[in-house]
Amino acid sequence: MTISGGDTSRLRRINLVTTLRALRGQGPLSLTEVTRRTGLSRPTVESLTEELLGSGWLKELPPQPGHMGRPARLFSFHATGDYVLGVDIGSYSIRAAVADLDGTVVASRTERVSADAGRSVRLAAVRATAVKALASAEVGSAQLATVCVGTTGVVSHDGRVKRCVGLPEWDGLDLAGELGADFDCPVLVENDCNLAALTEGWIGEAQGVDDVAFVLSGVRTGAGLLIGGRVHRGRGGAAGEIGALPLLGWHRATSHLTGYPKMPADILPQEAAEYVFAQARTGEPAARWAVEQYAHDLAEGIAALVLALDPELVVIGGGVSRSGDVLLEPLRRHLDPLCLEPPALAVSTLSDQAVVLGAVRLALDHVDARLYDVDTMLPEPSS
Amino acid sequence: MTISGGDTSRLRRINLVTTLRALRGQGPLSLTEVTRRTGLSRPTVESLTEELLGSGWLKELPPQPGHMGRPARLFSFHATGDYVLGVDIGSYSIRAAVADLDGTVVASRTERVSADAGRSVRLAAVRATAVKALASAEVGSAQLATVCVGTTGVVSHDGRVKRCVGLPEWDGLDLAGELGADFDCPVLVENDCNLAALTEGWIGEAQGVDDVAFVLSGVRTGAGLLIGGRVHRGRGGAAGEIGALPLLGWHRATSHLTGYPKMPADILPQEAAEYVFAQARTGEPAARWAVEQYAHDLAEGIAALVLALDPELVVIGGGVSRSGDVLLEPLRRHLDPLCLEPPALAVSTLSDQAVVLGAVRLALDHVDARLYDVDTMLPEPSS
DNA sequence: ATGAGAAATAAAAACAGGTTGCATTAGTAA
DNA sequence: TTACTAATGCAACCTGTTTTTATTTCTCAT
Repeated sequence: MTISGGDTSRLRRINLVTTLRALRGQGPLSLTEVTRRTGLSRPTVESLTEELLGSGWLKELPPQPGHMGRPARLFSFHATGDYVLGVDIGSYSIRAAVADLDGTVVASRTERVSADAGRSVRLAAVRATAVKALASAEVGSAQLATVCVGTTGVVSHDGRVKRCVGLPEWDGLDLAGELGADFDCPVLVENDCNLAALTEGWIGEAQGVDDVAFVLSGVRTGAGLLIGGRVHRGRGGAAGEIGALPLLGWHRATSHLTGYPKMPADILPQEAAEYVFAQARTGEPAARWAVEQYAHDLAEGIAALVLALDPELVVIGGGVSRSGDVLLEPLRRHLDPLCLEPPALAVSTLSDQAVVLGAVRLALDHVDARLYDVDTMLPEPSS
Repeated sequence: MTISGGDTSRLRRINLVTTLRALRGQGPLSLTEVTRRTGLSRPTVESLTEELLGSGWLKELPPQPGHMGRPARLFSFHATGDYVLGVDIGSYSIRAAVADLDGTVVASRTERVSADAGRSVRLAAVRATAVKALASAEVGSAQLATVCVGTTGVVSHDGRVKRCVGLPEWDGLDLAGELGADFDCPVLVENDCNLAALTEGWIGEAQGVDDVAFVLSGVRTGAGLLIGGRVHRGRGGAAGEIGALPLLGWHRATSHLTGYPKMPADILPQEAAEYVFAQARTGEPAARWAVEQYAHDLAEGIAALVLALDPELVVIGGGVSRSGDVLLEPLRRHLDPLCLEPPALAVSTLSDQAVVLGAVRLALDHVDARLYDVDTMLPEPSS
């Protein structure tokens, strides 16, 4: 915590931020309620609210009668002014979601894309999906506060994709630079696993948990880490890339599923894993064996993460999370003997929305950092 | 950063902390200098200093003539009032160091202990070493602000040793409870690798680096992690215990050195590694081969840590750090191919003081947290 | 020695922001 | 209509910081 001294105007800014924070993400609050939550006196809160109202950070709602006594004025965070855009660039689809500053998703859009699509085709699809989502939300580009894009691969600090095997022609792409020209606001780029981990901490299985390892297993296997409730990126954004160690089994894990000997010819590649789990659920021996092998390989990498970090919780997400009932038992059985003290294990319930919601969350965090920083908070919002 | 609103008294406390922090760890400063560093006005700094002086947080030094103009009053942090004690419980020795709140070590003591010593013998040695160090520093137990003890093994949050193979009868010991009765102040217990990592970040190779993996290799091989400049303990204090994964080579790493076929009979176990490195330095083939094998096994575990966390820097410490000239090249050669992007690699120069100094640092951090917390800082020091 | 200049100290007045306390207002319930 | 409840608005007061001005104490040059 950086503390720098200051005069009473600094105190005023602290109290402005305190008030704004009390009203953030909550329903409408009366002055009395804000007084109670902030610990400030009533005249002060009144004055602060007046200022925030005048500068557009708050809006006033009509008083609600029905209670005893004089009806209270109601205030709420002015969430309609600014929006964020989150994008998930996947192998088979592009997802985009527009959310207001309260974190409420006001529009989302998913467009299919070929797994073979090259750089320019995929980038065009990203732009098209974003445009459609923004149009659907009736949000103009001037209203966008921040954009965050999630992609497979190692993402460097400056928004370049440094190492990506999943998407064709994607390696080395300056994604922040490519998309930065399309928007008048900051464009963040982040690894998809990290974003999914962030979502789990926000609205998923890892709420309130400090240290979390999120394992995304689907088309490829990867991991994202939450340390102290925040995404841990590492020096070059490569944290969680434990799959790159050939001694452990992540590089071959999915091949046990895709190589299932009795796979029907009409099963699409992205549906292969789910098919094998479905077969295993019926008790089919070869499928059960495939799941067993898969769990074994997955467990090795997870164990390495658990021993390195000792997280409170491991969350399994991605495509396989729909088959948690079949996967969890063998995974637990293979994982526990490798750990000193087995961590809690959970399966994500966010299905395929985890990454795009994480992008929204990271964009919101970026806005919040500006909003809640006592020293940089502007007297007026960007409008 | 938790922000809660407040009145002008809160502002006062913020400025008190700001002033104290400006004087902390620095040489004596004049009021004008403090004014410059804090951004506060002179009368304010004067008033704050007066209060801190009266409550014992600061002391005034005689003015230094020789400069133009009226000599300035000089103030410095009052480091003589409170002290911390750091202890390192090793296999062959117990180290204790007494430091003032500036972090200056005023006395230290090392006592030998048998590697076979059981629980009660070792605990008695710990107590005796601490008493001697305190006596040598002429510090009474009432002057101790915090004690921190470092030990091998997994240390739980409440100061119990949960998993320890290095020290006899040590597993399951409630170390915080045992030693808590001997002191009138908080007694912290921490894993030795974590403490050594902390020291590297403080005064060693990792100064100013956010994310560091510290690998301690000596009698046993272990790791401590610094994330965001702070020790990462994990849920149960087991972070960094990557050696527990049998797939990686840490469990057998040192055996390549201790099992050196040409080992003379008169070499003590704790000197075996150094002897092999010395032989390798002369070019003796069997020793070079042993070092090669050792580097190979060490690299596997380091690679797992690097891939999991992507640290900026890996520091090698413990007994082998004295032989960095021989170890570094083969280690680099085995490690680099396993990493996506090889991290910086450094050898500790702190020799056998790393753990005890880390204990001092953690104790100081514990004091600082209390000292610098605007909301809990007392008007008077503990005296 | 002695005066000029430099730099720190000291005291007073002005300003900003928050709190307490009291009167006022707008509803609900009998 | 009256009593009660709870929010509102205003004024006096308190705390803390800054600005301004005067004073002290030292060094350097004459």
